[in-house]
Amino acid sequence: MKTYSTNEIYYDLYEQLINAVIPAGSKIKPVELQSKYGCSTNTIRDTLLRLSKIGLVTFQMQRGFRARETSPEKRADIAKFRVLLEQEGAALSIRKAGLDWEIRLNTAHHKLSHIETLMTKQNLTDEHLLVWSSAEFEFHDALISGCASDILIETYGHIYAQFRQQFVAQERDFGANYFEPIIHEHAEILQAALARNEEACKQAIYDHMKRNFSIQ
Amino acid sequence: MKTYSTNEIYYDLYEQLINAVIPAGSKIKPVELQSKYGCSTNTIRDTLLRLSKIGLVTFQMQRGFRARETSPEKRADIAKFRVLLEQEGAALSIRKAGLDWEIRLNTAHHKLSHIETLMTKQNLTDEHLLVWSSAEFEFHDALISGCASDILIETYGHIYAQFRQQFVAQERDFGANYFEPIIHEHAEILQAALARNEEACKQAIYDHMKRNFSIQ
DNA sequence: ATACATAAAAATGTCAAAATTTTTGGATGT
DNA sequence: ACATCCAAAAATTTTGACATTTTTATGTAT
Repeated sequence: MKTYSTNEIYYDLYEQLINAVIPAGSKIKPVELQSKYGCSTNTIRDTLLRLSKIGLVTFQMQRGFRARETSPEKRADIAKFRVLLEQEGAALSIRKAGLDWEIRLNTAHHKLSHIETLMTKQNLTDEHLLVWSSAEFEFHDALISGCASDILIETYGHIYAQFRQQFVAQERDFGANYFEPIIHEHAEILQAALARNEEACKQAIYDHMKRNFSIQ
Repeated sequence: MKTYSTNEIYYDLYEQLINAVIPAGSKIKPVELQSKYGCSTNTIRDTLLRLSKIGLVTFQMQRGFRARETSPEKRADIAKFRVLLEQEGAALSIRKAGLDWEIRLNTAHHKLSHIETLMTKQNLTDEHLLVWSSAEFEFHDALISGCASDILIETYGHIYAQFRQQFVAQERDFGANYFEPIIHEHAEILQAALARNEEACKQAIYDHMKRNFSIQ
């Protein structure tokens, strides 16, 4: 039987939350995870408190832990907030960042674009989605990485994780044609950023996210 | 000797961090707090993990806890980020919120304004500053409270706490004349908000915070 | 039937000790 | 003097037992 280090427990739970293996809103009981990870309940508790920092888990005194709730309103809320942060981060990067930023962004986009092209041609496994999800984050993270605001970057990371958690369960039907428009949107963002066109870039970010605003 | 409940430990540490009784950047060792609070190191650890959620405490595996670091750059960063969130929250409130929001905001301002007027006339104790600090938060929180974005409100709360933590040590010299301009700035924000003037309100928020942008 | 009280069960929180890891301070050699 | 290694001390993490609180199930009265 596999044994887990504390960090492995953290990232295993992280992935389960991001991918709705642990569904949004569901209760998380340390006792039930204890046997899987082969450690004491207290270590699980510790790990869950750390996950609550990034907002994937909510915690209430005497009431324990839950995967963060979701609802149409919450999804729209998190998507709009993500746009706010990403637009600001991108605009600052365009204004301030240097060549190294352009290279980082281009590299991240190249990687993402490669994966996305694959995904229009193949049947999708969970493995594919994990790789895509992480590449997508790296692209958006690279986009804002030149903003020179640690707190914005840190916060964006939390919000992106929550965004994935909230939406992944909704989007289980990734057809091959799901990625067609997204490939285009990412390219638009990249192009506007490299052209140092703030307004176009903000618009491209908005366009990329707007499908997630509607409450239904 | 006073005994502390876990929640009291949390809020006691919270206040100490906010008021730089525990200075920014300093190490926090559970063993040293144990005797003061009359509990096990584990309970302290638990509490510190909870405080790390709002960013007042940083945590590193095997390296324990620290009060979040400060530096001129970090202060400017947090101040600018606070402006971004508060401008957005205020603008959304102006656009969407109803009469109840106006009343909440007005009430909060009245309370704050009363305290601030007092503070121009009296010698300041730590007690005064605590009351003021909490009233100031309530005002800014009320300002964005109509924005209909839970995640923005939640994040703003964390950022406001970090802002206090970062700046309070810098501003130990509250002369009576320290509050004169601030009273005016708060009034400007209130007025623009109630007039439902988005641009004026954003400007007033910027003006209120701009003294904190310079790095020195 | 509904509401309320109560007891049993489950879940959560706290503790002190043991195990692990990091830090400190001194001895050694270059 | 400077760096490296080692052992002792200190700090952090994990554990399993115990205490407390919440939830669930059951019985009673209105």
